[in-house]
Amino acid sequence: MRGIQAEIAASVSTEDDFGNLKKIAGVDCAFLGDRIICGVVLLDYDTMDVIERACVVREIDFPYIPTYLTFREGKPVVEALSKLKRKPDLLMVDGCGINHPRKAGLATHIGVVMDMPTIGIAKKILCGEAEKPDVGEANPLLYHGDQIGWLLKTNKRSNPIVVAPGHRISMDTCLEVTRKCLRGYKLPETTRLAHMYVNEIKREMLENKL
DNA sequence: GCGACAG
DNA sequence: ATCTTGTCGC
Repeated sequence: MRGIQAEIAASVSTEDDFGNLKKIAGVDCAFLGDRIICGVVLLDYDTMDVIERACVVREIDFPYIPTYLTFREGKPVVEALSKLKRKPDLLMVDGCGINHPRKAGLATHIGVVMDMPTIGIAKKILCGEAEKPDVGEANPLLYHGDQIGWLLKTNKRSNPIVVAPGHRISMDTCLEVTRKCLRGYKLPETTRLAHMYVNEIKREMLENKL
């Protein structure tokens, strides 16, 4: 698995490589027993209105091991993505991007494999350090002396979130795009709506006792 | 050897 | 991530 991550890291690009952002998507996963529910929400980049949603339910086939999240959620994410009729110009993933010990977080892995621009949005730091940002501000997340992402304080009441390039996007642009997706909550709409979506599906599954 | 550790 | 009620603060 480390060999695979080394290949991913060798293919990552942190250069902006995409045209005008019209459609942006967010993905997230929920768990129920031995199954994983993965959902994608496609949004209009300017209005943050929902355009389309898609999801898949799979059997969990890998445990949660820090730095190896890709091997647990990667396939379901790709499958949910492929179910979308319209494809996003950029994807925001719940997890790390290049802010990973081996520069191969879930967002980066998905970006390289699907060859699409991605941004990683995490609620906790996996590696690196950063000063606590003031409301609305972002401080660089440093690792071994290099910047690998940002610690962004999106509002007064919430703990800061971690923003980092996944693939085909720069350090500055990933922060700019993330900020444009904020609507007063801790998380950008992409990630927030994807999270609500998978929990909505999970709730329905429980009600139907499936 | 000990502690940290995305979801 | 998940379990799980009330409760403190803006």
